[in-house]
Amino acid sequence: MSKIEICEINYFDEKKVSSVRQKMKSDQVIQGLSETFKVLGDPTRTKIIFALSLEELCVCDIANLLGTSNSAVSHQLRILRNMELVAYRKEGKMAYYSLSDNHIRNLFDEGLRHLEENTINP
Amino acid sequence: MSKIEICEINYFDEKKVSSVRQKMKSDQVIQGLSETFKVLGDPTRTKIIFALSLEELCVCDIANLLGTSNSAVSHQLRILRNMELVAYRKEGKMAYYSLSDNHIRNLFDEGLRHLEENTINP
DNA sequence: AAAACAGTTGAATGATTGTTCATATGTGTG
DNA sequence: CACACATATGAACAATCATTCAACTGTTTT
Repeated sequence: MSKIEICEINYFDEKKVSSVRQKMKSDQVIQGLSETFKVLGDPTRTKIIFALSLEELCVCDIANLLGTSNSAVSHQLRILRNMELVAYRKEGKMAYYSLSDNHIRNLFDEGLRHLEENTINP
Repeated sequence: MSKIEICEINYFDEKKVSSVRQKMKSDQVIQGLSETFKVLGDPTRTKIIFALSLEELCVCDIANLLGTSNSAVSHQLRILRNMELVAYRKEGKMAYYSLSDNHIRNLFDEGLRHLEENTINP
């Protein structure tokens, strides 16, 4: 009963854990997935994405819609652009933004459905 | 041509903007949605959610799986619990965690599909 | 009762992040 | 060309956040 021989790591269900470990996504995938969610996880960007899911809009439109500065919107759009969640086309001075694909729309709708089902009643 | 009379706000497409504004979700919904995404937008929590989508696991299992401390996992689980993304049952000393509903699984799968389609090739 | 253990939690710390301000780029207009 | 304008961007600041460490439950075992 010497203390030294007691296993120093905590016990755990080796079978279950190794089963999950086998199926675990690669760090690269996990990273990409969490970054995508993170980008959607800011109210300003959430609003931008929702707005762009309805209409193609320029920076100015979005800023007016959200009641924030052009600069703030532009910064957020850059983040969305970098993640390839939005696309844009330039027309003279203006830059018109839209969703880059429909996956985002689906992701968004699924999120809304989750929310609606869990937020029952006032 | 007096400068004073120039409109001080930037021009924008009033028709498009007001159309979107009408359809815009309430701040409450936007907030809930972005919080849900934010919670999923951390690699540790992303891994936890993915693991729990496969198996019911205790804190210890998850910590071993992720190679992090019990404390870190417990902190993250509290956040997930508060957002009602995970449920748990106590059995003696152990706390077994699982996903609280299938929406999260769907959301997650949709995110994976988005990622897989956009990450073509090395 | 005491020791071992799974889990939780509060405080502290280092890192990340969203906005603002100032400035820069590029386009159209007089 | 010079000016107004739409957008982009770098630096800075406050706020938020994930992890660590230490202390604390509550449970099981001896």
